[in-house]
Amino acid sequence: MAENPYTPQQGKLDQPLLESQLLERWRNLGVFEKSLEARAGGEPWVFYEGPPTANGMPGTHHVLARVFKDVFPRYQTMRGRRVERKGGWDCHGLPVELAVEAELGFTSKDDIEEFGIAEFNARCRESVFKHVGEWNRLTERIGFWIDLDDAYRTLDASYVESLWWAIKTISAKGLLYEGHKVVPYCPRCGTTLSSHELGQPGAYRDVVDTAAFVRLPITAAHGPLEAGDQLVVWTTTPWTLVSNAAVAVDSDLTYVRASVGGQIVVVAEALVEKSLGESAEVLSKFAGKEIVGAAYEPPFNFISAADYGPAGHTVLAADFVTAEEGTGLVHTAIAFGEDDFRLGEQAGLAAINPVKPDGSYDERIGSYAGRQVKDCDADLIADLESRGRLLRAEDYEHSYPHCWRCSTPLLYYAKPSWYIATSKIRDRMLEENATIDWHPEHVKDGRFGKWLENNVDWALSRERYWGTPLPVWRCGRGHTHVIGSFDELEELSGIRIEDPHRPYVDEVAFPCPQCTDRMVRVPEVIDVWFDSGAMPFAQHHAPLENQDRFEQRFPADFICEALDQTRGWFYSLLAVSTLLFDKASYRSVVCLGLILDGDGQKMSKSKGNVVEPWSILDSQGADPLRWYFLTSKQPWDGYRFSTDAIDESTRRLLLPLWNVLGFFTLYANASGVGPIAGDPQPANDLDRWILSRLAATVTTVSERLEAFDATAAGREIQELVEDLSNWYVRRSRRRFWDGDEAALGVLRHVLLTISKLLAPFCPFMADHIHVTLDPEGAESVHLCDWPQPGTRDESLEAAMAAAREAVTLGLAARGQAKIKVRQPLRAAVIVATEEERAALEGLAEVVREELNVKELRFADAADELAQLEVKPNYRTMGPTFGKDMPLAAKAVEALDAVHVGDLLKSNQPVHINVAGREHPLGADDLIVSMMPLDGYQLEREGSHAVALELTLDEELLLEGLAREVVHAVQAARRDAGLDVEDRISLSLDGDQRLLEAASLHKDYIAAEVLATAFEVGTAASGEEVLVDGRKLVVAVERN
RNA sequence: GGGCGAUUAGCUCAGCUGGUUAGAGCGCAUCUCUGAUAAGGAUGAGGUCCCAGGUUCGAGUCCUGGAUCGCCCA
Repeated sequence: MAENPYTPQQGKLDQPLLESQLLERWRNLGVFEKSLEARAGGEPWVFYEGPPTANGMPGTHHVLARVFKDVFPRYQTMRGRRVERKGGWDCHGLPVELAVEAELGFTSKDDIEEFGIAEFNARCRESVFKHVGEWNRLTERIGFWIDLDDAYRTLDASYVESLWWAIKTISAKGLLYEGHKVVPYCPRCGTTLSSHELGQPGAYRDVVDTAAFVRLPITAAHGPLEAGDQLVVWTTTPWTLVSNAAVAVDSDLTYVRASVGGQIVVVAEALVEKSLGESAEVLSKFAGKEIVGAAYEPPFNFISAADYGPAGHTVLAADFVTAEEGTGLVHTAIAFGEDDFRLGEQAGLAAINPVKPDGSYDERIGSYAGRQVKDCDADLIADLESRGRLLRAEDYEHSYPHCWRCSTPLLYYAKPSWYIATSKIRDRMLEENATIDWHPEHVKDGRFGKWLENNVDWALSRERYWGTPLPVWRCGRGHTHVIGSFDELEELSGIRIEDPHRPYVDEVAFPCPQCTDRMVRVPEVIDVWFDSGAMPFAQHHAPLENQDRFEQRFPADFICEALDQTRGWFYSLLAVSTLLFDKASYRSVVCLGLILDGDGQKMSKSKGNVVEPWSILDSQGADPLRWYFLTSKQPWDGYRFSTDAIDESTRRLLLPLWNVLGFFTLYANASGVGPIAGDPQPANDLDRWILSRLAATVTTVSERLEAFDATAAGREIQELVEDLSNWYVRRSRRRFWDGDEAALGVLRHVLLTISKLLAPFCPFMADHIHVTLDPEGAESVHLCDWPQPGTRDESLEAAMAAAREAVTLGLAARGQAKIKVRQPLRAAVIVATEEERAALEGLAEVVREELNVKELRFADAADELAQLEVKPNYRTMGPTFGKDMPLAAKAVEALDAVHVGDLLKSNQPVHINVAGREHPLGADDLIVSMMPLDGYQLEREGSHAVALELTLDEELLLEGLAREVVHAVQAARRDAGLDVEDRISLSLDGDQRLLEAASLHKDYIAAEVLATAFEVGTAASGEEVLVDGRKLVVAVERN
């Protein structure tokens, strides 16, 4: 007998401790590296890491993303694929600048310029990796296997050079241009605000502005309009009226000419009362499209119609006009609104902006020149009124964006900016999107698809400091040259650039290739989303080097990020690769939802409900957290996060596994049965059943993981563990006590296979099981191959399901009768059809033992316990009978069940008459079942029932008492601190009836409690206990 | 204002292409087993499947409208 073939399980499960031991083991053995080396020759399966910014602390939502980024690569690795996992860091951008500004107490760009760009950017460079140590520590702790030593960094010169190549390539395709864009702008700080900054708390505030209804007389009859009719427009920003360029209407909306106070005005029909009051008299109605093209007099004459172009001061059709507010006619000032600007571009209107960067009017606005625009609202309105051009002015409360730093109301303002003409590749992006496998599916055509359909050109440039410099040089005559590499820059300038960031790159100048004027770089940096979108090639410094390495790893098989990346990384990846390679850069994407607290509230620092990952990892462990994220729900639906929910991972999955493993090692060691080579050798139906369940689970888990469905895959594993723990082990205990090699072999095989299935989900527990059970095998479960499904026996699975249901019903019946399971009963009577009966008979032993009955009997049609019943199968009969289905159902129920049973048994069709026609029905169309008769004490569920024979005779009673004695002796053994395999000498004394039972079942008791010597009626000393109300003295002595 | 999603037991979630007694876990109550023992098991209570229409022989499931919540956009 070998001494402890397996390391004994130690006490209670301490998940964090277990994990720390395995982390050390993986580190020492280099398991991650080995898992990659072992697949070096495998077919690549490509994962792209969406780079996080390491200038903030990692939170629970980062753990979520990293868990999902881990599970599928681990699975594919076990499938034999080569899954490299290169880490990455997003280093540039406004969040980094803002953090540094806050640190330095800066409030504007002037502060930065004064401080010096070189020093400022040096601070940014430091700041961006402020918490990288923390990120690395957390990443390792949660078991996310990724190569952080060789991570790409978007600030590296090589990375930036690849970006320059990309921009030059895009430019060469004619897709890079300089244009105008309307942006929220703070006139005090002289700075454009990003959408990120508009999202800052306090940015939107409720303010009261003046809303003006302005009259714009038509200059010449047009369609239903006559000269002198007045268009009425409505605006909450009177200061923009000076640059009114056009009036927008909705083509299909109904407008009216209405008479008010003797004048004829035009508004949308739906808004007549709201804008004109009840006295207005409608003269005629027409669609918006009928007045498109009509010319009108502008509210002010500072800028002429001709300056705007042919469509200046005319009515235009637009898609953004609504009949919710105002008049349904929208004042359009090209430079001061997103919609306005887009309309201007479509209609070919010049983007005239008479407002200077400091927020004052320029010289074109006559007497108002030099004044802050917002301050002119009242005067402008008075001016309109004096000329009879104001219909009405009123206070209007709305939320309006302000600068989050200085509280100045922002202006929407057209500024020059560099663009990529993504709208020209919109259709290609849509086509490529169609090839992407989205999880969840609805994002493809929903959020993401809609976003693509409404694609506008990518505003690439930022007037900032810490970012990839836009590689555009320009000379005094306006020629531009895009630089695509450091070599090219050196060739032209003679300077080899070391750090391509500002301000150094700004100092590099060269003669214009066209006119020899001095060329200097434009001041802008590029949007950080372009940085990360270019990671497929830039991470390898392709194509400037490693082009083959890039090509072998493009596109990605899998990416995964939170849903807020739809317009972020998911888009920039697709846009960049479509621009450059005319191809999507990822095949599958898994989206993750938001993490809310247990009450469904968003986690925020101010609410104090943020759950910090370390507290969970330290107290509960990484596996429970991973399992919670992976299996509790579909990840994109978001989480209601609570520590209780994580405990459930432990209670339902990890603890049962730990217990079963402990159970196995205990008895395998006790009997000295070590690992047995080869396939498991099932010795009975329970063995065959659990192996069949295992096979089914392997198949399903593989399928679901292939489909990126960790949730369903995990739940499948969960069910198998429950079956194993609550049924297989429970029903096989005696064999383990006896050291049954077949049982030990099967259990070991099942546990080892589960450890492989579980490895991608809970890498710690999985490896613990593996290392414990296969000490001579692979160093880690993570170096193992994914299991192949064994053969299934579905009829056995069905039979076992029936047996378990019979047990459930039998136990319920015992509960009703209030008779303990320890008390044997004569018989259980099971109501079942012939088929079920055949299945159950093979498993009678299992059911008998579990119910503790001497005999299993079956009721059949002849039995008084039940009768046959025949019901229609709606699923098969429904399509055939359609409307007549209720009649058909009645006809079926009227059939004689016994007769139907006989016919079907001999494969003959059953006929029913419906609506005067005969219809043959086959076995599939009819459900024949046993229905228990009323009036019996039994438990039933659906068509199944189990009745217990409750009469207790002397024999049964004594046997019951014998089992009580066993129970008492076992308790005494435990109290004496004996090991499970210790042999004892046992003496009993006390109540005569108990002793009678003990004597009668002496051999049984001795075997149960491992007594080698057993005396009845002679216990001198010993523990006195009460058994079933009777006194028993138990003396136990270890041999 | 627009788009997308969600709404099933007290809580967290399943429910496949429509098929006739809607499931699981937790919690609660009652009971129970024990050679996995600070674990395990059973039973029970608990549901107008958000509401209203519609399609259908039949709707938690499909369609329309509405409500509430969330995310994104304006």
